[in-house]
Amino acid sequence: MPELPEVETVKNGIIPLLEGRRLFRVIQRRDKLRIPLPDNFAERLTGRKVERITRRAKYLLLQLDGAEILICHLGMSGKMTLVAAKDRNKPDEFEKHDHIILETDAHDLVIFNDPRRFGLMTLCKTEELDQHALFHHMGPEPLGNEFNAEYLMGKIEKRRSPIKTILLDQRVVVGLGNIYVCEALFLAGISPEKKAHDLMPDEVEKIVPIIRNVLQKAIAAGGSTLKDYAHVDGELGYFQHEFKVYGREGESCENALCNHKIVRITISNRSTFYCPSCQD
DNA sequence: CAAAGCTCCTGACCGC
DNA sequence: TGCGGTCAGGAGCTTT
Repeated sequence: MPELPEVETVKNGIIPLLEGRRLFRVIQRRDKLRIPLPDNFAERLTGRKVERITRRAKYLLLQLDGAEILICHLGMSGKMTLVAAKDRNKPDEFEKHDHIILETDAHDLVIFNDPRRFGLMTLCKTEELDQHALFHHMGPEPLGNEFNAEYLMGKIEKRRSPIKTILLDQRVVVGLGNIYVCEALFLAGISPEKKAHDLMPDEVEKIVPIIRNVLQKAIAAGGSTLKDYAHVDGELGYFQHEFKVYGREGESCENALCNHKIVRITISNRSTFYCPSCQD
């Protein structure tokens, strides 16, 4: 999916349509996604006001009136499609994997589509969010102050797993997925296979701002793709972006003076791309 | 054959 | 040696 920057972009894309609006109609076309949808899900959402939309980790949080939160996760293949009221077909036509459709009181549509159904939607009382099973063991946000070199050192100094695996662990830090971990490790010159406890203090110091930077640049890139939806009509989800190593197996390393090729290996069952010369 | 995420299971290991 | 807790690695969910 959608890692943190993509979720942030989806958030920014749906805010203009949803924030401050009431849900006029909700269509639920399946019983369950990754987990079962709540009982009477559509009925419970209908008529509710969406007060504010935020993001925590890779989750979208729609604060509803009545002190309840609609939790959304896009999984690996989830996306949101926006259809402006004026662009709707006479009878609405939905795609095979359009699972949940939100229609606002302005009659715009936000369609949640997810072929693999690794995504989810559920409801939670606002005050119970932090204790919710999906949230209670989450680590800090990578863009917040709590995520710093001292914190990260404490998390990795006793871990024998590859640093890549540790950075993918949402208990250590949230929001990073396979792509941005590969990118950050390349930019830091650290091999994804390096054991976490073998990182030097200067490497830990270095990778924190690199992680922040790679995410912030991707968020900015997502923001510019949003301009394509100025007329409120389009798909929000994974967006293609310039990657230095991800998906570039066999291509030349981007670093000047390096004439090596990007290699693909598998770490914890996930494809991992890196430059064997620049990262060690 | 691979895929952007996440959870669950098993077996190994650790300290008391 | 036994016990509970933590850690590491792998399978699996599902569709295109």
